[in-house]
Amino acid sequence: MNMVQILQTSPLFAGTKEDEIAQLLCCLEGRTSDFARDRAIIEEGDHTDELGIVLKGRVHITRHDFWGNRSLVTEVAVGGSFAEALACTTQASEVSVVAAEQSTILFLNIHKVITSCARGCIFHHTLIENMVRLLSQRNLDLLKKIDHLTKRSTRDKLLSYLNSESKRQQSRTFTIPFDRQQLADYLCVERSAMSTELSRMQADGLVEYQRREFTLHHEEY
Amino acid sequence: MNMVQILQTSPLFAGTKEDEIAQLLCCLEGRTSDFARDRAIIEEGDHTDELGIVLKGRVHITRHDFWGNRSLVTEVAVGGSFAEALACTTQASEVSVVAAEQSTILFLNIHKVITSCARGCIFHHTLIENMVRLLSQRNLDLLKKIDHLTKRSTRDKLLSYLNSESKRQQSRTFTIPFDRQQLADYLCVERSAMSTELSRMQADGLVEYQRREFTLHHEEY
DNA sequence: GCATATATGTTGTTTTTCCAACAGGGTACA
DNA sequence: TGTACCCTGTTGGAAAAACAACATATATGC
Repeated sequence: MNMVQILQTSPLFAGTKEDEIAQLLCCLEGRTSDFARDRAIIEEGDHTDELGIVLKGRVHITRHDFWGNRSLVTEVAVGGSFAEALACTTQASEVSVVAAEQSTILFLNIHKVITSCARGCIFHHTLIENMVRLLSQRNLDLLKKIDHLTKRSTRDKLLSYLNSESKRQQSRTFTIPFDRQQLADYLCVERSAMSTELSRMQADGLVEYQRREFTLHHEEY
Repeated sequence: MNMVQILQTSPLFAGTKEDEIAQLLCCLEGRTSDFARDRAIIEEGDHTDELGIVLKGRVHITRHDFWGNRSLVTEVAVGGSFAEALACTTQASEVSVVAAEQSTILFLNIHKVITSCARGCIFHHTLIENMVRLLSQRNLDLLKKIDHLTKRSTRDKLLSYLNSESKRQQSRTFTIPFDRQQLADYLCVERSAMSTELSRMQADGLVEYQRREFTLHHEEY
């Protein structure tokens, strides 16, 4: 897939045709950059006025506390974007963005995105509307994550996450994008305790799994 | 304070003058409505295309799980808004909005907010930009909340919350908007365990408190 | 003031999670 | 093929949180 095709799948450019995207990209003056696995794209404390769109690979939004505990806020796959909210404010970032694998990122200046360009490019209005929709969606996603974290027990956190993942992939059998440590970081629990709980859940017939492949057996909730 | 003055303090109308707001309100065709304490403004499963702005009182964004466990996502005070993200999508709400006390709410149709009006009202563009900023800020707020929930122990959750509240009110001594049960619901911990931990923290000299009044003694982090 | 209701704090017990250490399986690569 | 490394699962003991029950304090209404 070339850049324009990827961008067509991106929420920010939803509803724009190929040639319109090309035209827009001129106005937006984006830049692309490659990152090796584990390389930081944005570090905690940084500020930026660019949002990023993943053209290749995938990135993790992470935090580290004083004691080095890592927490994985979310993963962004190809076509997804990050730092939109950060770029809209003047604050320093409280999270870092790390390439989870070899990745290519397109950076767009936020002001160019949300301000109509001098040339009066007619697709710009769509872009702003998409921006509102994108932020709204990100908002609901974060609410979803809060929903998982709200659960008091490791089992309920796992069920909450696995259910949402099952729903997202529209199948009872699905593959998660995290290894065990990352999943634990995402759900903010301890890895080995989580493994133990997964075993118990499998013994209870709630779920079957093998590495990253899961099948949910219980009713939705 | 009259409505226009309150709206001037609202992020959505930031940077617009009194007479401009009056003009905008005509275009937006808002409606106001009163809610008694504990009355639901939006219920889980509802959809709406209106965002709400609190003119009087305050509202709580809450969730209930299967077993009736309540969790308090966030509080919105006078001038604050809610349901912006919900109104921008077609999804059903996963949270409910409840009046924490006798409240007056101004409802605005989201489409009228983010679509330029027929009359070509020049302040409309500011409104859209404010909408982007508002969503971004809400985004960062949710990230902040995730930050609290990420902490593994009750003590760390409390410190994380109290620090952010102290910072927000720009003073080591401050009043929190929650009673103990609400605070526990907000931090997703058990009330009595939280009380016990607060006592320990006071004994350790980290914090002094009496009901809703807190004074932090330790260094920031 | 008194009775009642509500909010907060305390204590002891049970359950869950955390932690550390290790074991087994898979994979990469010399 | 064998070795080293990483990922996953397991175990037992330590720590923390949840829970239940009660004690104390504060607020509310009569």
